[in-house]
Order: sequence, then C-alpha cells, then structure tokens
Amino acid sequence: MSIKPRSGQPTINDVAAHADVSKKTVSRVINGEEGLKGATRERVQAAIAELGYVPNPQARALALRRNMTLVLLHDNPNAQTVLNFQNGVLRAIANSDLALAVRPVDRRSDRMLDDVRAFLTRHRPLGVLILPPISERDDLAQLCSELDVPYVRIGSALLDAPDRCVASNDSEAVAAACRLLTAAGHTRIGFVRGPEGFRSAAEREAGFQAAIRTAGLKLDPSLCAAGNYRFESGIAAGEKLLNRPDRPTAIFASNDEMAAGVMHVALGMGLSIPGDLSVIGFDDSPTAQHIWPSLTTVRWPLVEMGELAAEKLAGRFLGHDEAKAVPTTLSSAVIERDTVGVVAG
Amino acid sequence: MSIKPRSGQPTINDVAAHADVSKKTVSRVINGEEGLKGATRERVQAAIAELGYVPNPQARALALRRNMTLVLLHDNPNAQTVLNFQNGVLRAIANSDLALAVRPVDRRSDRMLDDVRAFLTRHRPLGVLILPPISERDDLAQLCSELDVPYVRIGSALLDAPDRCVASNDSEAVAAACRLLTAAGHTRIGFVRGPEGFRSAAEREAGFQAAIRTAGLKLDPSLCAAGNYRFESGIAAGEKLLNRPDRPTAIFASNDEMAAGVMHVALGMGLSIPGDLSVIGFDDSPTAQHIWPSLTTVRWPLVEMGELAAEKLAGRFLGHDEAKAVPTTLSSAVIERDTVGVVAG
DNA sequence: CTGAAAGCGCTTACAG
DNA sequence: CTGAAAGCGCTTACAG
Repeated sequence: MSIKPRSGQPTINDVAAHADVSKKTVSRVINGEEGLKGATRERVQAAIAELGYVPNPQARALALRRNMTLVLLHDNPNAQTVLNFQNGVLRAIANSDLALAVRPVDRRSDRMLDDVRAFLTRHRPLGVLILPPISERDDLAQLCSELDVPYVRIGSALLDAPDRCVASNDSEAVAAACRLLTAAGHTRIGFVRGPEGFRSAAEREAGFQAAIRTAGLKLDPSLCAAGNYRFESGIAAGEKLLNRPDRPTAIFASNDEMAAGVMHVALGMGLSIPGDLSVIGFDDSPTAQHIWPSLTTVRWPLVEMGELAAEKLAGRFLGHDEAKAVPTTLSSAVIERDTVGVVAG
Repeated sequence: MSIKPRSGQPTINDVAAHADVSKKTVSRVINGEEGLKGATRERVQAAIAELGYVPNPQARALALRRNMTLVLLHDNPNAQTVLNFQNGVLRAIANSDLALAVRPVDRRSDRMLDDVRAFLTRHRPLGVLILPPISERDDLAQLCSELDVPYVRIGSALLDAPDRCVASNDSEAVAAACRLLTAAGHTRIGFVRGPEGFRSAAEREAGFQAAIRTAGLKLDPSLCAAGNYRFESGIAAGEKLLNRPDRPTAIFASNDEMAAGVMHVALGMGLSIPGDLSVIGFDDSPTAQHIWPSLTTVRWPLVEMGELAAEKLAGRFLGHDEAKAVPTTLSSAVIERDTVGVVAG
C-alpha cells in the first residue's frame, strides 16, 4: 500500500492502486465520462484529492494527438491591439489548464500558409484564434479546417459561421462617432483611411460615409487621405489635409495612432484643437488618453472579444455550460473626450 | 517497402524502416549524438528528408519530461513593455521548433508561488523568462531552480549570475538624460518616481540623483513626486509639481506614460513645452512619439533584451554555437526629441 | 558503432 | 458498469 511516485508527481497508476480500480476507470473519472457507479467515482475522486494527482498534459497530448493549448495567430501592425486581445484570452483561460501560445506570421510571405501548416501539425493545439487582418483570409481558415484544428476568426464584421467568429460593429460605431461631428455643425470633414485590403478599414470607411450621407452632406474625395494604421501615415495624411487653403474643420482617422499623427501636424502648425480642428480616432488605445487634448474615439472591445473567442473555442475546458451560447457580436462604443468642438460661426 | 504512416505524419518507425536501421539510431541522428558511422547518418538523413519526417514534440515531451516551450512569466503594469519583450523572444525563436507560452501572474496574491509551481510542474517548459518587477523576487527564481526549470531574469540591474539574467543600465542612461537638462541650465528639476519596491524605479532615481549632484545642484525632496508608472500617476505628479509658485522648469518622469501625464497637466495649464517646461521620460514607448511635442526619452532596449534572454535560455535549440557567449548587459540610449529647451534668462 | 527491450503517462478499441 | 491489452511516438538504460 505504500505509494512511490516515480518522478515526484503521482500518476494515473498511483491513483488506480490507491482507489483499487483500473487506470481506465481513473481515466473515465478525469474525463467526466458517464456511466460510472457513484461509489466508484467517489472513491477515485477521493484518491485523486488525497494524492494531489494532476493528469500529465504531455501524456494526454500524445495519446489524444492534441495539446491543451490555444494558439494566437496574428500579423497585426498595431501592438496594442494584439496585447489587448491577448489579455482577454488570458483572462478567459486563467483558471484552467490551458496555455496560450503566441505565433506571429508574415502575411506578405508566400510561405505563410506552409509555416502555419507546419506549426499546427507539430503542435496540434486545441484551437486557433486568428486576429485581423489575417483573420480575413479564407485560405487560412480552410487550412485549419483541413488540419482539423478548430478556429475562431476575429474581425470588424462577421467573417464566418457564428461559432467560428467574433465580431465588432465598426461600421455603426464609426457612423455614430461621425454624427458627433455633423451634429456640431461640421460640413468639411476629412477622412484618413486604413490600409488597403483590411476589412476593418472598409467597415470604418462605410460608417464614415453613412454619417456624411445621413447629414445630407456630400462626400468629397479630395478630403480623403490614405493611411496604414501607423502614426507616420497619420502625419502624412495630416499634412495633406491641413495644408490646403480650404482645410477641413474636422477629421476622422480610422485609428488612434493616425489620429495622433493628424493632431501632431495640427498642433505643429499652431492650430488649436478642438478650436480650429476637431479630431476623432478609433480603438481607444492608451495613446488616446495620453495625448493632449484627450482624444474622442471609439472603444474597440478587443479584450472582451478575446474572452469571447477563447470561450467559443474552448468553453468546455473552461468549465462552461455547453448549452449556453456565446455571443458573436460585441459593440464598439463612442468615448467622448476633448477633441470635438462646435463649428465657429 | 510501402510506407503507411498512421496519422498522416511519418514517425520515427517509418524513418527507421526506410533507412533500414533501428529507431534508436534515428533518434541519435535527430538529437545530433556523436559516434555514428558517417554512412549510417547519411542514410538516416536521406530517409528523413525523403519522408519529410518531423519529430513529434508531444512524444518527445513525454519521454524527456520536458516541453519545447519557453514561458514568459510577468506581472507588469505596462502593456507595451510586455509586448516589446515578447516580440524580442519571438524573433529569437522564429525559425525554431520552440513555442512561446505567456503566463501572467499576480504578484499581490499570496498564491502566486503556488500558481507558478503548479504551472511549471504541469507544463515542464524548457525554460522561463521572468520580466520585472517579479524578476526581482528571489523566491521565484529559487522555485524555478527547485523545479529544475532554467530561468533568465530581466531587470534594470544585474539580478543574478550572468547566465541567468539580462540587464539594462538604467541608472547610467537616466543620468545621461538628466545631464541634458542641467547642461541646458535647468536648476529646479522635478522628479517623478516609479512604484515603490521596483528595482527599475530605484535605478532610475539613482541616475537622476547622480546627474543632479554632478551638476553641483542639491536634491530638493519637495521636487519629488510619487508615481506608479501609470498615466494617472503622472497627472497627479504634474498637478503636485506644477501648481507650486516656484514650479520646476524641467521634470524627469521615470517612464513615458507618467511623462505624458505631466505634459497633459502642463499643456492644460497653458504652459508651453519646452518653452516653459522641459520634460524627459523613459522607455521610448509609442506614446513618446505620438504626443506633441515629441518626447525626449531614454530608449529601453527591451526587444533586444528579449532576444538575448531567449538565446541565453535556449541557444542550443536555436542552432547557436554553444561556445559563443551571449552578452548580459545592454545599453539604454537617450533619444533627443522636442521636449527639452534651454532655460530662459 | 548499433539495437532490442522497457518505459514515459495517458487513451482507444475491444471484451465481458 | 469495469478492466486487460495495445498503442500514441519518442527516449533511457543496458547490451554486445
């Protein structure tokens, strides 16, 4: 009856011996299988508790051909975006056995799919979380299906079946934000676009255009500037839009970093914000609070999206009720701060 | 001679059969062991290449009682810090089999050590990277040793033996930055401290004090304000320091977020920067560029530190020369931008 | 220099 | 309702 664990930790065999059952029965208890006699289950559970037994994840992984790991796949130009989402995932799995592995990829490489394939066949994770912009690539999602790895795609719009995506309503949120501008009397409103090919950029632009039309204004293409979600592109856009004689009295930038760039240019020119120029961004990143004046923006609920996505992918490993459906869409909300003013005159 | 891999992927047995050797010999080739006949090795390598064989990490993990995973342990109040470091680690392991798992912990919880113990005994990683401030906890490092998990501690000063830590020279770098201020004629210089108990905070304060003394000035305790590396604490510090009748003409804040808070207060009061107030921060975070005027700061080489730390911990799995020593100390560098001005009069 | 056997700690497939 | 056997794909310990 003496217990002598080999490597320090008790194994399934120790528990089986201690409870006087086969290890298969212990396995059944661990995995919560049905059809065990109550007394047997209790005896095993008592043995598990007494020995402080924890199943070895490596052994399970080998037998199941699956690791208790979630993989975060991303190629995102914005660091804060990745981190916020990551924090949401971590919050969801905090009290579980699951681990989070982070895997950045290069969407511009033609080996991207091969890299992902190699990584997934090697690590056989429980599931994959895919961040924008690569969440928009159908070939990637298809690859996961082919490799039998469940996935959840994150995006600014529904990118897949409800159990395979989590989305925010960027378009509506941006429209609401831009209505702040039109309601304040602005008629010449500039727009800084996100990177080409990004769904989020398209959604935000659609929201901007909707607000303009709702206000009965017309879209002026010359008031639009290109951008790539980076600060520097905001600088360039600001220089383009603010150096015109008939410069806009307000600018919506498709994310906060670019909005900060626009403000940099404006303040450098001696313009006052929001006196001479109103600005709105998107993300509610730390930058939005740190710059002066504090930026009015749209809060993108990334942390919550990360939580939802993890629950969708691995709810049953997080002790969640299977029956309870996890929502698919989260709302972005306008955060009013100090960069929107009414039009003079 | 027909090859029929069970689960899609070829196994060590397939390679052994194909090369007409035992699987033990294949194992020797995989692990680069000495003392194999050249011809044998080549035959095995040819079989590996032909079959596209990749060792199964789960099986190795079970047999070796060790996962090919690096764990990033942190409890850092600054998101960007974590992300930069993480990116350095990811860069180092990009072309290897290694994976990075991220594990945030709660340093205020009395179960912190137990949590870490449970996580490490479960996951048995190749090694652990510990970020400040918990990198400063000797009990944590000791726990890793006890569990036989190699670790590298990151810090603003040498925290451990050279093969177990990577450090920056915060103190010297801050002294150099503050000399910019004294050289410009500032004599009333405020200081915003980092959180109590953080080594980085102590190092930066030491650097500040050294610069003050070098300039022949004397330290004025009333010109010091508490802070916790967060923006809000910078706001509070700014309000304290700038509302005095004899307000300082320059302020060094122990990180960029707090510097942004100080600037927020100053600009809100109508002060001009750097005309009325010079400001210097620390980190060279994105915020430093985004705010206006662009912040003069000290670049903390976190990405490079992450790379070094990963190499130190897992160099031999990254195909590095064992003999080549990995440096332990990296230098922080002053980045001059637009927030330091000469004293009027 | 190379291999046959046993083992890592789990699970699946099959019995009864 | 429960178990004995075989297997997941590697490695260690021991032979020769």
